[in-house]
Amino acid sequence: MICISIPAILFFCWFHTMMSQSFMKGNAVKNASDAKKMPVRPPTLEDVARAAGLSPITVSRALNTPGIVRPKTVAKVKEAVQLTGYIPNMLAGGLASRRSRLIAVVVPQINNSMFIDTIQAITDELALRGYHMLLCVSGYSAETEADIVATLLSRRPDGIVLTGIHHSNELKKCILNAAIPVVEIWDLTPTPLDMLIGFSHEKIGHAVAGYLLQKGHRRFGLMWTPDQRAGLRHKGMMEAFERQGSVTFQEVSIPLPATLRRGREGLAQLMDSGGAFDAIICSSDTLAHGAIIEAQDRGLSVPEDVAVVGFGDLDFAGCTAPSITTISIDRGRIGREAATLLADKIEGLPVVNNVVDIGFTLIERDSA
Amino acid sequence: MICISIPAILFFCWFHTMMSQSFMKGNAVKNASDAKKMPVRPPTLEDVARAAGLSPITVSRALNTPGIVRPKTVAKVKEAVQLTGYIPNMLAGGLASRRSRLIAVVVPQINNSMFIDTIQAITDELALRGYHMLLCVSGYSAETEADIVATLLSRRPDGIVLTGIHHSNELKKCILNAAIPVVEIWDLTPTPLDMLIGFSHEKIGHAVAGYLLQKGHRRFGLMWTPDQRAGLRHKGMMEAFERQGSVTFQEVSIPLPATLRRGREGLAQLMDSGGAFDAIICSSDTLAHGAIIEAQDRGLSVPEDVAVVGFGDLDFAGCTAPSITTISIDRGRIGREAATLLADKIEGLPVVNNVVDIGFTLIERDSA
DNA sequence: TTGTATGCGTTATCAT
DNA sequence: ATGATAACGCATACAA
Repeated sequence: MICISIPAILFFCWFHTMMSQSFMKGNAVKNASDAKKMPVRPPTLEDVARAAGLSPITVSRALNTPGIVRPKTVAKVKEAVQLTGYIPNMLAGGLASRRSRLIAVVVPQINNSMFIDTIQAITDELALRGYHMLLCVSGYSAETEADIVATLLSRRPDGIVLTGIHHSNELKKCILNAAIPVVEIWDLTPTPLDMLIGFSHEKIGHAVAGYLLQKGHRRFGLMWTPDQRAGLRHKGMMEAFERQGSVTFQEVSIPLPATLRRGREGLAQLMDSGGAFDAIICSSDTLAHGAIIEAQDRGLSVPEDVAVVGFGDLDFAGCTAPSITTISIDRGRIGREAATLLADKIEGLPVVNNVVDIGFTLIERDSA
Repeated sequence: MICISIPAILFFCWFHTMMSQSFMKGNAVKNASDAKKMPVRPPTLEDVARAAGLSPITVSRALNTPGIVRPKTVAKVKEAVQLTGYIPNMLAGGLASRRSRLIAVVVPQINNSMFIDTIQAITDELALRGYHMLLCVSGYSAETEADIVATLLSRRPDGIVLTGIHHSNELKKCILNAAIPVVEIWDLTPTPLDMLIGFSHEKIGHAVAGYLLQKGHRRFGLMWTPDQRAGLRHKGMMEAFERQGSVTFQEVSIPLPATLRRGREGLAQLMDSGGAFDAIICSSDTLAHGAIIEAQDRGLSVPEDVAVVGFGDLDFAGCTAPSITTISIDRGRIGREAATLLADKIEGLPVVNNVVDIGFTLIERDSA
């Protein structure tokens, strides 16, 4: 109740106040026409202090650490805040306290629906903790990522979330020098920059290959995007294939972003090459869905004529016909834990596990 | 070349510098073990100035407005920046200049893929202009939107992007008092808060209804989400229906977020109610896709037995079987223009059209 | 073209 | 529990 109502209180009265009287030093309304325009300077802590008959620092404390201020004083401050319509200036606050309450988040893409849930979870969790998110999209190039992080650091974020574990040396240097907590997400390594919350793409490749091999499939078609992490899943698969032996496979490379259309085209390409396939393995559910549609359009039935496996367990995966066998990752959890890890570390709370493997689940559905 | 290389130059050398020598006032490396730790204070403009033998303000100018500084001086500054590993502090800069170069963006959802392209376009365009994006998700409640904007304003953004045109009075007051440019997006009104870039949902409703009526359809099933803008499209349709007369329709309300599963369930609900339908109209492509899948699963063929129309022209709409007849909106353009409008206004450039109707296109495909 | 003085709005530190 | 003073790092305004 209090938390929710503070903003309301904060902003409710300034407009009226401005129209009728002024608490502002050097900011008096000069005449009617000036009064009609917007005030030159929004109210500051000092204005609130004057209205409350207190010192600015007491007002600051009443707002930030009400516990160490006499309740009566806090009440007076709240009243003055209402009266003046005070809005804190976090630029000034951040400068003085060296705490921006800003978290920078860098993801390779946002329009491929893979990272969205994670981003959403990050903002949600951060909002709860009183932080805001600065979101940047880096593409899949380590260079642009470094450039982006460089400009991002000028905001003096209290922490940063990076997607993946492969960064340019330049970027690593920046981060190290900035001396802020980092969470790498969506991948696993024994040597994170700082903290990490992710899962093993190689193991996923293994698991998918193992599942299909155990079902008796031997002739595979691969539809694969060229990003780092898809490459790791690929590697895991290849290892499983080699261990098995007598496996044939053929691949098509799908440019990013992976769309349904490209899934259809990918399968068309595989089929038109004349190969015969027991199963099609796709580096994302979107591609898998496209493959299924294209297969059906060609009169093939899935999984009888050809099995299809995806990755991601996107929201549609369980509802297509046939539903898609895929790998599920708790994408929301990645975001929540990343945000929690950062906020905890920033606030000096103990961080027990700085590397978290959230694992994955193979969801067996109808398509394979 | 220069733009791209500046961050690289900025950050390249600080680490080495810190290990070997110090330009920092009161920040000298005391001993080997201290040197191993991170420096207490990152280099400031003053440190760069000292390294370059110039005054801080000259360094500031060389960095921000190199045009008004002698090229030789600029070179000296760049060198000093490299040497010190200087990273500007935009909290301080924003405080002093009253320009944060921050744009706040508030959207109702990010995981429904409708707003993602717009958000992506906003960040891209803003990055080009030297701004960063502060992204917040408000849900579909005007109250939480107001609360979010309130906390957002404490960052002193130079501008703000709001989704939709229906905001609480409290929020309007906040924005008015903050006296910053606002762009409302994804809707149309003759009375925007400030600037606006969107399209008419009512006209879309009209267009969809007209299209189906002209095809001879009279018995409609509606699958609709309860958000404001969907409501406007609904209203437009109803008007067209009434004008036509002799139209029957039945609706199911779909809770947000609209998923494929809910599309399937929605159609199931309509069908199980015993009604007969010429066409199913959905408030999003995702629902339409779900409806198509469910219809096919029930042995109905689309569009022969029942036509289906969606909204949004999401990337999959053209690739499903059958492909989805829908309304296309240039979502990326909304973002680009919103960002451009804001940046222009912030920078004092002339803004000719503060209300832009980007229109829409009915994409006739196979499903209807 | 470069420099000096000052202020931006807040919090840390030390005092009372 | 409250206050005084001094940063925080930069840019504006004006001077040279």
